Amino acid sequence: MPRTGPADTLDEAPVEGRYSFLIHRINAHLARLCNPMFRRWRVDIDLARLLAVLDERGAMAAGEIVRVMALPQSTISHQVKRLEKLGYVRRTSDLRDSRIVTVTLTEAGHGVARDSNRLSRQVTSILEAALGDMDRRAFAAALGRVDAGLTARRSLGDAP
Amino acid sequence: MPRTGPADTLDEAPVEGRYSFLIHRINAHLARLCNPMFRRWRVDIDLARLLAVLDERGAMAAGEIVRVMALPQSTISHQVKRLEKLGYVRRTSDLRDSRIVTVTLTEAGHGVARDSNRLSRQVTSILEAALGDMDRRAFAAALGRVDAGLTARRSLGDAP
DNA sequence: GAAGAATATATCGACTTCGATTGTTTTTGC
DNA sequence: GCAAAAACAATCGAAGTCGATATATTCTTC
Repeated sequence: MPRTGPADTLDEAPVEGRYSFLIHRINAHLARLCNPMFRRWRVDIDLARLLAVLDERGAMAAGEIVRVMALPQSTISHQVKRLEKLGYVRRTSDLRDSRIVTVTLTEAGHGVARDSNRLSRQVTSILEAALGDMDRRAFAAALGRVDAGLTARRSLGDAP
Repeated sequence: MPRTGPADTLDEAPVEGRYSFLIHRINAHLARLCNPMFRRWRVDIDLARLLAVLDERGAMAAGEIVRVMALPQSTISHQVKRLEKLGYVRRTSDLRDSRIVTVTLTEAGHGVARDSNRLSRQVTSILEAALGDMDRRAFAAALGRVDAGLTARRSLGDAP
């Protein structure tokens, strides 16, 4: 079997142990585990997250959703439209500023948000079990700081 | 402005503070920051990660890649084919077991893996700066445990 | 108050993802 | 050895993503 040697760079940590790679894998596993369950409501893990956010914060402007979900604006636009077609949200245009589209959960959307949330909690409990003795609050705080650090960046080259 | 109240559930942490949501946002920010830079090589952050893994571990069976990247098999199949079309990998079928396709980096692929890796390190340094005083090794270890906990699960309902 | 800049969202087109299925090849059980 | 089962990867079709651009509205500045 033609197994070539490892990379001949000298100084770096193995790819699979890096934060970014671990984050990728965790996210992929979450999708793998959650999507089959969410499909009963015709949503995937991203839409379920969006519903959960709407359930928690109430009506949101589309642009607000873009910032919270950190996905491209065009993606969010499509996702909201999809949720509208599924009957889970309503889109109304703001009275003061007619550019703004306000997204509101319908009753059906409220229900799906709750039910899928209940499933999500099973996942959370797996995560917490895996964390074991480490301080969970510290872990969440660290994730929050990493998130904040990345949120602040417009591009890779700008000021810290 | 029709802002409805927050969800009337009682016991749960805010969505945006949950591990799973933070992981999602971090991943999305990484894509947002890295993809524009990776586009020079006609790859995205996922393909760059795959190249980095191949660079580090040498030739891999396609199925091995599926396990490491934790993405659906059909997605990996397409990604490998795309990398082949870009001239970054070669696909050869295993001599002992002809079902298996072995994926090997070409010279060009090796180059891209290195160059994109160099960019990735800028991102890593942002992450480390954000982590600040918290023990980075502990954070990576926690991520690793979470990953391992999820990897072990075939579905949401199986044994712990 | 008109012109231009900025903001907010939708849409377009090319490409990507993903679940299901199919086609092989190897392994297992008898 | 042979049939059934399992393992591996490719493909198909439907749907989703994303960057670029278009369109519409509001803000700014003179």
